[in-house]
Amino acid sequence: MSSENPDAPDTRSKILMSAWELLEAAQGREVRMSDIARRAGLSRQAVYLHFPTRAELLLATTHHIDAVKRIDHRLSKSRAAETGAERLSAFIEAWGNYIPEIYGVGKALMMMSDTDEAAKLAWDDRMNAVREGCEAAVNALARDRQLSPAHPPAQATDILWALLSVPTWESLRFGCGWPQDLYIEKMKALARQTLVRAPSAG
Amino acid sequence: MSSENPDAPDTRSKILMSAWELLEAAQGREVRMSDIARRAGLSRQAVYLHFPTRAELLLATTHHIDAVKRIDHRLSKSRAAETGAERLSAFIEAWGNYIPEIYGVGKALMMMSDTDEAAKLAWDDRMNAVREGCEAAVNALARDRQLSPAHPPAQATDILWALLSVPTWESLRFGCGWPQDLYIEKMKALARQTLVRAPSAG
DNA sequence: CCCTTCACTTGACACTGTGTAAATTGACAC
DNA sequence: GTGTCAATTTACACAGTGTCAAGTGAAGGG
Repeated sequence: MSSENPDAPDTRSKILMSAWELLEAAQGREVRMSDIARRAGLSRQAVYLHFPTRAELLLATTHHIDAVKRIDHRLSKSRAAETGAERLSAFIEAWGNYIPEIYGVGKALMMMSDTDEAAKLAWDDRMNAVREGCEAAVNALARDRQLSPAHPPAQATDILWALLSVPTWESLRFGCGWPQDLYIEKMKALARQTLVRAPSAG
Repeated sequence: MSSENPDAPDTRSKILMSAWELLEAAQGREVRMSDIARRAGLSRQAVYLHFPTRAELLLATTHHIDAVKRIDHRLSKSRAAETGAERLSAFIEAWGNYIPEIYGVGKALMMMSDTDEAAKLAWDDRMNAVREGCEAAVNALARDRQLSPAHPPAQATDILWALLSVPTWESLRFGCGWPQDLYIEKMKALARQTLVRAPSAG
Protein backbone atom coordinates (compact mmCIF):
# COMPACT_ATOMS: atom_id res chain seq x y z
CA MET A 1 0.00 0.00 0.00
CA SER A 2 2.69 2.48 1.06
CA SER A 3 4.29 2.92 -2.35
CA GLU A 4 1.11 3.08 -4.40
CA ASN A 5 -0.08 6.13 -6.27
CA PRO A 6 -2.88 7.52 -4.08
CA ASP A 7 -4.85 8.57 -7.18
CA ALA A 8 -4.69 5.15 -8.82
CA PRO A 9 -7.96 3.32 -8.26
CA ASP A 10 -7.64 -0.08 -6.69
CA THR A 11 -8.61 -3.13 -8.67
CA ARG A 12 -12.04 -3.45 -7.12
CA SER A 13 -12.91 0.11 -8.10
CA LYS A 14 -11.56 -0.44 -11.59
CA ILE A 15 -13.89 -3.42 -11.97
CA LEU A 16 -16.87 -1.45 -10.69
CA MET A 17 -16.15 1.47 -13.01
CA SER A 18 -15.74 -0.87 -15.98
CA ALA A 19 -19.00 -2.65 -15.19
CA TRP A 20 -20.78 0.66 -14.82
CA GLU A 21 -19.48 2.10 -18.09
CA LEU A 22 -20.23 -1.01 -20.10
CA LEU A 23 -23.69 -1.52 -18.62
CA GLU A 24 -24.58 2.11 -19.15
CA ALA A 25 -23.43 2.00 -22.77
CA ALA A 26 -25.17 -1.29 -23.52
CA GLN A 27 -28.26 -0.52 -21.43
CA GLY A 28 -27.76 -3.75 -19.53
CA ARG A 29 -27.63 -6.06 -22.52
CA GLU A 30 -24.77 -8.29 -23.57
CA VAL A 31 -22.28 -7.36 -20.88
CA ARG A 32 -20.38 -10.47 -19.86
CA MET A 33 -17.93 -11.01 -17.05
CA SER A 34 -15.18 -11.29 -19.67
CA ASP A 35 -16.14 -7.91 -21.18
CA ILE A 36 -15.88 -6.24 -17.80
CA ALA A 37 -12.56 -7.95 -17.11
CA ARG A 38 -11.13 -6.89 -20.46
CA ARG A 39 -12.13 -3.27 -19.96
CA ALA A 40 -10.62 -3.28 -16.47
CA GLY A 41 -7.39 -4.67 -17.96
CA LEU A 42 -7.70 -7.91 -16.02
CA SER A 43 -8.27 -11.57 -16.64
CA ARG A 44 -11.80 -12.90 -16.23
CA GLN A 45 -10.68 -14.88 -13.21
CA ALA A 46 -9.31 -11.80 -11.48
CA VAL A 47 -12.87 -10.43 -11.43
CA TYR A 48 -14.00 -13.56 -9.60
CA LEU A 49 -11.33 -12.93 -6.98
CA HIS A 50 -13.21 -9.73 -6.07
CA PHE A 51 -16.84 -10.68 -6.74
CA PRO A 52 -17.96 -14.27 -6.29
CA THR A 53 -20.84 -14.06 -8.78
CA ARG A 54 -22.17 -11.79 -11.48
CA ALA A 55 -25.14 -10.91 -9.29
CA GLU A 56 -22.86 -9.66 -6.51
CA LEU A 57 -20.86 -7.58 -8.95
CA LEU A 58 -24.02 -5.97 -10.31
CA LEU A 59 -25.32 -5.27 -6.83
CA ALA A 60 -22.01 -3.74 -5.79
CA THR A 61 -22.15 -1.62 -8.94
CA THR A 62 -25.56 -0.21 -7.98
CA HIS A 63 -24.19 0.74 -4.55
CA HIS A 64 -21.18 2.31 -6.18
CA ILE A 65 -23.42 4.41 -8.43
CA ASP A 66 -25.56 5.39 -5.43
CA ALA A 67 -22.48 6.69 -3.67
CA VAL A 68 -21.06 8.56 -6.68
CA LYS A 69 -24.39 10.04 -7.73
CA ARG A 70 -25.33 11.00 -4.18
CA ILE A 71 -28.84 9.53 -4.31
CA ASP A 72 -29.29 10.11 -0.57
CA HIS A 73 -28.56 13.78 -1.09
CA ARG A 74 -31.04 14.03 -3.96
CA LEU A 75 -33.79 12.40 -1.95
CA SER A 76 -33.17 14.61 1.08
CA LYS A 77 -34.71 17.48 -0.89
CA SER A 78 -37.99 15.63 -1.16
CA ARG A 79 -37.91 14.87 2.56
CA ALA A 80 -37.55 18.58 3.29
CA ALA A 81 -40.71 19.53 1.38
CA GLU A 82 -43.33 21.43 3.37
CA THR A 83 -46.60 20.07 2.04
CA GLY A 84 -47.51 16.54 1.02
CA ALA A 85 -48.09 17.56 -2.59
CA GLU A 86 -44.68 19.19 -2.76
CA ARG A 87 -43.08 16.13 -1.30
CA LEU A 88 -44.77 13.90 -3.87
CA SER A 89 -43.59 16.11 -6.67
CA ALA A 90 -40.03 16.31 -5.34
CA PHE A 91 -39.88 12.56 -4.86
CA ILE A 92 -41.05 11.88 -8.42
CA GLU A 93 -38.45 14.31 -9.71
CA ALA A 94 -35.63 12.79 -7.66
CA TRP A 95 -36.38 9.15 -8.35
CA GLY A 96 -37.65 9.66 -11.90
CA ASN A 97 -34.44 11.42 -12.84
CA TYR A 98 -32.37 8.78 -11.09
CA ILE A 99 -33.85 5.93 -13.15
CA PRO A 100 -31.82 6.73 -16.28
CA GLU A 101 -28.66 6.82 -14.17
CA ILE A 102 -29.06 3.28 -12.90
CA TYR A 103 -30.99 1.87 -15.83
CA GLY A 104 -28.06 -0.03 -17.33
CA VAL A 105 -27.20 -1.94 -14.16
CA GLY A 106 -30.84 -2.19 -13.17
CA LYS A 107 -31.81 -3.74 -16.48
CA ALA A 108 -29.01 -6.28 -16.13
CA LEU A 109 -30.21 -7.16 -12.63
CA MET A 110 -33.83 -7.40 -13.77
CA MET A 111 -32.83 -9.68 -16.62
CA MET A 112 -30.87 -11.90 -14.26
CA SER A 113 -33.77 -11.96 -11.81
CA ASP A 114 -35.65 -14.25 -14.17
CA THR A 115 -33.24 -17.08 -13.55
CA ASP A 116 -31.05 -16.07 -10.60
CA GLU A 117 -32.53 -15.91 -7.13
CA ALA A 118 -29.73 -13.77 -5.69
CA ALA A 119 -30.20 -11.19 -8.43
CA LYS A 120 -33.93 -11.16 -7.76
CA LEU A 121 -33.41 -10.55 -4.05
CA ALA A 122 -30.92 -7.77 -4.75
CA TRP A 123 -33.21 -5.99 -7.20
CA ASP A 124 -36.33 -6.50 -5.08
CA ASP A 125 -34.45 -4.99 -2.18
CA ARG A 126 -33.59 -1.90 -4.19
CA MET A 127 -37.19 -1.57 -5.33
CA ASN A 128 -38.36 -1.92 -1.77
CA ALA A 129 -36.37 1.17 -0.93
CA VAL A 130 -38.24 3.01 -3.68
CA ARG A 131 -41.47 1.69 -2.26
CA GLU A 132 -40.61 3.22 1.10
CA GLY A 133 -40.16 6.56 -0.62
CA CYS A 134 -43.60 6.15 -2.19
CA GLU A 135 -45.08 5.29 1.17
CA ALA A 136 -43.49 8.33 2.81
CA ALA A 137 -44.91 10.59 0.11
CA VAL A 138 -48.38 9.07 0.52
CA ASN A 139 -48.13 9.42 4.30
CA ALA A 140 -47.16 13.06 3.93
CA LEU A 141 -50.26 13.60 1.78
CA ALA A 142 -52.44 11.82 4.33
CA ARG A 143 -50.97 13.87 7.17
CA ASP A 144 -51.91 17.05 5.29
CA ARG A 145 -55.39 15.62 4.52
CA GLN A 146 -54.49 15.97 0.84
CA LEU A 147 -54.75 12.27 0.01
CA SER A 148 -57.56 11.46 -2.37
CA PRO A 149 -60.37 9.50 -0.67
CA ALA A 150 -60.57 7.33 -3.80
CA HIS A 151 -57.77 5.05 -2.54
CA PRO A 152 -56.75 3.83 0.91
CA PRO A 153 -53.12 4.72 1.78
CA ALA A 154 -51.76 1.21 1.18
CA GLN A 155 -53.28 1.06 -2.27
CA ALA A 156 -52.21 4.61 -3.03
CA THR A 157 -48.65 3.52 -2.23
CA ASP A 158 -49.01 0.49 -4.51
CA ILE A 159 -50.29 2.63 -7.36
CA LEU A 160 -47.53 5.20 -7.01
CA TRP A 161 -44.95 2.44 -6.85
CA ALA A 162 -46.27 0.78 -10.00
CA LEU A 163 -46.43 4.14 -11.75
CA LEU A 164 -42.79 4.85 -10.87
CA SER A 165 -41.49 1.38 -11.71
CA VAL A 166 -38.56 0.96 -14.06
CA PRO A 167 -40.60 -1.06 -16.62
CA THR A 168 -43.13 1.80 -16.80
CA TRP A 169 -40.32 4.28 -17.35
CA GLU A 170 -38.86 1.95 -19.99
CA SER A 171 -42.21 1.62 -21.68
CA LEU A 172 -42.87 5.35 -21.93
CA ARG A 173 -39.29 6.37 -22.60
CA PHE A 174 -38.38 3.74 -25.22
CA GLY A 175 -41.69 2.16 -26.22
CA CYS A 176 -43.43 5.51 -26.72
CA GLY A 177 -40.37 7.68 -27.36
CA TRP A 178 -41.09 10.20 -24.62
CA PRO A 179 -38.26 12.56 -23.70
CA GLN A 180 -37.17 12.38 -20.07
CA ASP A 181 -38.65 15.73 -19.09
CA LEU A 182 -42.04 14.78 -20.53
CA TYR A 183 -41.90 11.60 -18.46
CA ILE A 184 -41.26 13.60 -15.29
CA GLU A 185 -43.93 16.15 -16.10
CA LYS A 186 -46.58 13.55 -16.91
CA MET A 187 -45.76 11.39 -13.91
CA LYS A 188 -46.20 14.38 -11.63
CA ALA A 189 -49.52 15.21 -13.28
CA LEU A 190 -50.68 11.58 -13.13
CA ALA A 191 -49.73 11.20 -9.49
CA ARG A 192 -51.44 14.46 -8.60
CA GLN A 193 -54.62 13.59 -10.50
CA THR A 194 -54.70 10.17 -8.93
CA LEU A 195 -53.57 10.72 -5.36
CA VAL A 196 -54.21 14.33 -4.38
CA ARG A 197 -57.67 15.16 -3.08
CA ALA A 198 -58.82 18.45 -4.59
CA PRO A 199 -58.04 19.58 -8.14
CA SER A 200 -55.96 22.33 -6.59
CA ALA A 201 -52.83 22.99 -8.64
CA GLY A 202 -50.65 22.86 -5.51
CA MET B 1 -55.25 -39.25 -42.46
CA SER B 2 -58.20 -41.38 -43.47
CA SER B 3 -57.91 -43.98 -40.74
CA GLU B 4 -57.05 -41.61 -37.91
CA ASN B 5 -59.24 -41.00 -34.91
CA PRO B 6 -60.82 -37.61 -35.67
CA ASP B 7 -60.76 -36.68 -31.97
CA ALA B 8 -57.07 -37.42 -31.54
CA PRO B 9 -55.12 -34.17 -31.61
CA ASP B 10 -52.34 -34.02 -34.15
CA THR B 11 -48.76 -33.72 -32.98
CA ARG B 12 -48.53 -29.97 -33.50
CA SER B 13 -51.58 -29.42 -31.29
CA LYS B 14 -50.21 -31.76 -28.66
CA ILE B 15 -47.03 -29.71 -28.54
CA LEU B 16 -48.95 -26.45 -28.26
CA MET B 17 -51.16 -27.82 -25.49
CA SER B 18 -48.13 -29.13 -23.59
CA ALA B 19 -46.34 -25.82 -23.92
CA TRP B 20 -49.41 -23.95 -22.74
CA GLU B 21 -50.01 -26.17 -19.71
CA LEU B 22 -46.38 -26.11 -18.59
CA LEU B 23 -45.97 -22.37 -19.10
CA GLU B 24 -49.19 -21.63 -17.28
CA ALA B 25 -48.19 -23.83 -14.34
CA ALA B 26 -44.66 -22.43 -14.14
CA GLN B 27 -45.68 -18.84 -14.93
CA GLY B 28 -43.18 -18.78 -17.76
CA ARG B 29 -40.15 -19.85 -15.78
CA GLU B 30 -38.02 -22.94 -16.26
CA VAL B 31 -39.91 -24.47 -19.16
CA ARG B 32 -37.40 -26.02 -21.55
CA MET B 33 -37.92 -27.50 -25.00
CA SER B 34 -37.22 -30.92 -23.48
CA ASP B 35 -39.94 -30.42 -20.81
CA ILE B 36 -42.50 -29.61 -23.48
CA ALA B 37 -41.41 -32.59 -25.57
CA ARG B 38 -41.62 -34.96 -22.62
CA ARG B 39 -45.12 -33.82 -21.72
CA ALA B 40 -46.24 -34.18 -25.33
CA GLY B 41 -44.84 -37.74 -25.35
CA LEU B 42 -42.26 -36.87 -27.99
CA SER B 43 -38.54 -36.58 -28.33
CA ARG B 44 -37.01 -33.13 -28.08
CA GLN B 45 -36.07 -33.31 -31.75
CA ALA B 46 -39.63 -33.99 -32.80
CA VAL B 47 -40.58 -30.59 -31.41
CA TYR B 48 -37.97 -28.99 -33.65
CA LEU B 49 -39.59 -30.72 -36.64
CA HIS B 50 -42.70 -28.62 -35.98
CA PHE B 51 -41.23 -25.40 -34.60
CA PRO B 52 -37.81 -24.26 -35.75
CA THR B 53 -37.03 -22.27 -32.60
CA ARG B 54 -38.32 -21.79 -29.08
CA ALA B 55 -39.45 -18.27 -29.96
CA GLU B 56 -41.64 -19.58 -32.79
CA LEU B 57 -43.16 -22.21 -30.52
CA LEU B 58 -43.99 -19.59 -27.89
CA LEU B 59 -45.48 -17.28 -30.48
CA ALA B 60 -47.59 -20.11 -31.92
CA THR B 61 -48.72 -20.90 -28.38
CA THR B 62 -49.98 -17.35 -27.86
CA HIS B 63 -51.98 -17.59 -31.10
CA HIS B 64 -53.34 -20.95 -30.01
CA ILE B 65 -54.49 -19.47 -26.70
CA ASP B 66 -56.05 -16.51 -28.51
CA ALA B 67 -58.10 -18.90 -30.61
CA VAL B 68 -59.18 -21.14 -27.74
CA LYS B 69 -59.97 -18.27 -25.36
CA ARG B 70 -61.76 -16.28 -28.06
CA ILE B 71 -59.98 -13.01 -27.37
CA ASP B 72 -61.53 -11.45 -30.47
CA HIS B 73 -64.96 -12.26 -29.11
CA ARG B 74 -64.16 -10.76 -25.72
CA LEU B 75 -62.89 -7.55 -27.27
CA SER B 76 -65.91 -7.21 -29.53
CA LYS B 77 -67.95 -6.30 -26.46
CA SER B 78 -65.75 -3.26 -25.83
CA ARG B 79 -66.10 -2.23 -29.47
CA ALA B 80 -69.87 -2.33 -29.13
CA ALA B 81 -69.94 0.13 -26.21
CA GLU B 82 -72.04 3.24 -26.72
CA THR B 83 -70.04 5.95 -24.97
CA GLY B 84 -66.30 6.48 -24.85
CA ALA B 85 -66.21 5.95 -21.10
CA GLU B 86 -68.05 2.66 -21.41
CA ARG B 87 -65.71 1.53 -24.12
CA LEU B 88 -62.68 2.37 -21.96
CA SER B 89 -64.14 0.42 -19.08
CA ALA B 90 -65.05 -2.59 -21.23
CA PHE B 91 -61.62 -2.63 -22.84
CA ILE B 92 -59.86 -2.59 -19.48
CA GLU B 93 -62.06 -5.41 -18.30
CA ALA B 94 -61.48 -7.52 -21.42
CA TRP B 95 -57.73 -7.04 -21.66
CA GLY B 96 -57.10 -6.89 -17.92
CA ASN B 97 -58.83 -10.22 -17.44
CA TYR B 98 -57.01 -11.70 -20.41
CA ILE B 99 -53.57 -10.93 -18.97
CA PRO B 100 -53.65 -13.81 -16.45
CA GLU B 101 -54.65 -16.19 -19.23
CA ILE B 102 -51.59 -15.47 -21.35
CA TYR B 103 -49.22 -14.51 -18.54
CA GLY B 104 -47.30 -17.79 -18.58
CA VAL B 105 -46.44 -17.67 -22.28
CA GLY B 106 -46.11 -13.91 -22.22
CA LYS B 107 -43.61 -14.00 -19.39
CA ALA B 108 -41.57 -16.61 -21.24
CA LEU B 109 -41.58 -14.42 -24.36
CA MET B 110 -40.66 -11.32 -22.37
CA MET B 111 -37.79 -13.16 -20.73
CA MET B 112 -36.53 -14.34 -24.11
CA SER B 113 -36.87 -10.83 -25.53
CA ASP B 114 -33.85 -9.78 -23.50
CA THR B 115 -31.54 -11.93 -25.60
CA ASP B 116 -33.56 -13.12 -28.61
CA GLU B 117 -34.51 -10.66 -31.31
CA ALA B 118 -37.25 -12.86 -32.77
CA ALA B 119 -38.92 -13.21 -29.39
CA LYS B 120 -38.74 -9.45 -28.93
CA LEU B 121 -40.41 -8.83 -32.28
CA ALA B 122 -43.12 -11.37 -31.53
CA TRP B 123 -43.92 -9.90 -28.11
CA ASP B 124 -43.71 -6.29 -29.31
CA ASP B 125 -46.14 -7.21 -32.05
CA ARG B 126 -48.62 -8.60 -29.54
CA MET B 127 -48.27 -5.50 -27.38
CA ASN B 128 -48.81 -3.32 -30.40
CA ALA B 129 -52.21 -4.92 -30.81
CA VAL B 130 -53.00 -3.94 -27.22
CA ARG B 131 -51.82 -0.45 -28.00
CA GLU B 132 -54.30 -0.26 -30.85
CA GLY B 133 -57.05 -1.16 -28.41
CA CYS B 134 -55.89 1.66 -26.13
CA GLU B 135 -55.85 4.07 -29.04
CA ALA B 136 -59.38 3.07 -30.07
CA ALA B 137 -60.63 3.65 -26.53
CA VAL B 138 -58.94 7.05 -26.38
CA ASN B 139 -60.36 7.96 -29.79
CA ALA B 140 -63.83 6.98 -28.64
CA LEU B 141 -63.43 9.29 -25.65
CA ALA B 142 -62.21 12.10 -27.88
CA ARG B 143 -65.12 11.58 -30.28
CA ASP B 144 -67.53 11.96 -27.34
CA ARG B 145 -65.61 15.02 -26.08
CA GLN B 146 -64.99 13.07 -22.88
CA LEU B 147 -61.21 13.02 -23.17
CA SER B 148 -59.48 14.98 -20.45
CA PRO B 149 -57.82 18.13 -21.80
CA ALA B 150 -54.84 17.37 -19.53
CA HIS B 151 -53.30 15.05 -22.14
CA PRO B 152 -53.21 15.11 -25.94
CA PRO B 153 -54.68 11.90 -27.48
CA ALA B 154 -51.31 10.38 -28.39
CA GLN B 155 -50.04 10.79 -24.84
CA ALA B 156 -53.31 9.58 -23.40
CA THR B 157 -52.86 6.41 -25.45
CA ASP B 158 -49.28 6.04 -24.19
CA ILE B 159 -50.40 6.45 -20.59
CA LEU B 160 -53.23 3.94 -20.91
CA TRP B 161 -50.89 1.49 -22.61
CA ALA B 162 -48.28 1.78 -19.86
CA LEU B 163 -50.99 1.46 -17.22
CA LEU B 164 -52.27 -1.74 -18.83
CA SER B 165 -48.85 -3.27 -19.48
CA VAL B 166 -48.09 -6.78 -18.29
CA PRO B 167 -45.25 -5.62 -15.98
CA THR B 168 -47.65 -3.23 -14.25
CA TRP B 169 -50.16 -6.05 -13.79
CA GLU B 170 -47.34 -8.26 -12.50
CA SER B 171 -46.21 -5.58 -10.10
CA LEU B 172 -49.64 -4.98 -8.57
CA ARG B 173 -50.79 -8.59 -8.68
CA PHE B 174 -47.64 -10.26 -7.34
CA GLY B 175 -45.50 -7.43 -5.97
CA CYS B 176 -48.38 -5.87 -4.00
CA GLY B 177 -50.57 -8.97 -3.64
CA TRP B 178 -53.67 -7.43 -5.19
CA PRO B 179 -56.47 -9.82 -6.11
CA GLN B 180 -57.42 -9.78 -9.78
CA ASP B 181 -60.75 -8.01 -9.27
CA LEU B 182 -59.10 -5.23 -7.27
CA TYR B 183 -56.67 -4.78 -10.14
CA ILE B 184 -59.54 -4.42 -12.63
CA GLU B 185 -61.47 -2.08 -10.37
CA LYS B 186 -58.50 0.18 -9.65
CA MET B 187 -57.36 0.26 -13.27
CA LYS B 188 -60.80 1.39 -14.34
CA ALA B 189 -60.80 4.09 -11.65
CA LEU B 190 -57.28 5.20 -12.53
CA ALA B 191 -58.02 5.37 -16.23
CA ARG B 192 -61.21 7.30 -15.59
CA GLN B 193 -59.53 9.75 -13.21
CA THR B 194 -56.71 10.28 -15.65
CA LEU B 195 -58.35 10.27 -19.05
CA VAL B 196 -62.01 11.21 -18.68
CA ARG B 197 -62.83 14.91 -18.65
CA ALA B 198 -65.42 15.59 -15.95
CA PRO B 199 -65.58 13.81 -12.59
CA SER B 200 -68.86 12.31 -13.78
CA ALA B 201 -69.23 8.71 -12.62
CA GLY B 202 -70.37 7.68 -16.17
C1' DC C 1 -45.42 -58.11 -51.94
C1' DC C 2 -42.16 -54.67 -52.45
C1' DC C 3 -41.06 -49.89 -52.20
C1' DT C 4 -41.41 -45.28 -51.00
C1' DT C 5 -42.62 -41.77 -47.90
C1' DC C 6 -43.25 -39.66 -43.69
C1' DA C 7 -43.15 -38.83 -38.80
C1' DC C 8 -40.50 -39.77 -35.36
C1' DT C 9 -36.38 -41.64 -32.64
C1' DT C 10 -31.60 -41.97 -31.05
C1' DG C 11 -27.32 -40.24 -30.17
C1' DA C 12 -23.79 -37.05 -30.94
C1' DC C 13 -22.06 -32.48 -31.32
C1' DA C 14 -21.27 -27.14 -31.55
C1' DC C 15 -21.91 -22.99 -29.10
C1' DT C 16 -22.38 -19.63 -25.21
C1' DG C 17 -21.70 -17.93 -20.68
C1' DT C 18 -21.06 -18.80 -15.66
C1' DG C 19 -18.53 -20.59 -12.19
C1' DT C 20 -14.66 -23.76 -10.22
C1' DA C 21 -10.05 -25.41 -9.75
C1' DA C 22 -4.97 -25.86 -9.93
C1' DA C 23 -0.47 -24.61 -11.08
C1' DT C 24 2.43 -20.59 -12.12
C1' DT C 25 4.46 -15.80 -12.10
C1' DG C 26 6.11 -11.45 -10.24
C1' DA C 27 6.53 -8.16 -6.72
C1' DC C 28 6.96 -6.60 -2.35
C1' DA C 29 8.00 -7.12 2.78
C1' DC C 30 10.62 -8.79 6.35
C1' DG D 1 15.74 -16.30 1.12
C1' DT D 2 11.07 -16.95 2.36
C1' DG D 3 6.41 -16.04 2.77
C1' DT D 4 2.53 -13.77 0.99
C1' DC D 5 -0.59 -11.85 -2.11
C1' DA D 6 -2.63 -10.42 -6.44
C1' DA D 7 -3.16 -11.83 -10.67
C1' DT D 8 -2.32 -15.01 -14.67
C1' DT D 9 -3.04 -19.17 -17.69
C1' DT D 10 -5.25 -23.21 -18.79
C1' DA D 11 -8.74 -26.48 -18.19
C1' DC D 12 -13.06 -28.20 -17.12
C1' DA D 13 -18.19 -28.92 -15.53
C1' DC D 14 -22.78 -27.54 -16.50
C1' DA D 15 -27.12 -25.99 -18.69
C1' DG D 16 -29.94 -25.18 -22.64
C1' DT D 17 -30.61 -24.28 -27.65
C1' DG D 18 -30.12 -25.67 -32.03
C1' DT D 19 -27.98 -28.85 -35.82
C1' DC D 20 -26.94 -33.14 -38.04
C1' DA D 21 -27.05 -37.92 -39.60
C1' DA D 22 -28.52 -42.50 -39.43
C1' DG D 23 -32.08 -45.56 -38.28
C1' DT D 24 -37.05 -47.39 -37.31
C1' DG D 25 -41.74 -48.52 -38.18
C1' DA D 26 -46.09 -48.04 -40.16
C1' DA D 27 -49.25 -46.45 -43.94
C1' DG D 28 -50.22 -46.36 -48.67
C1' DG D 29 -49.56 -47.11 -53.67
C1' DG D 30 -47.86 -49.75 -57.50
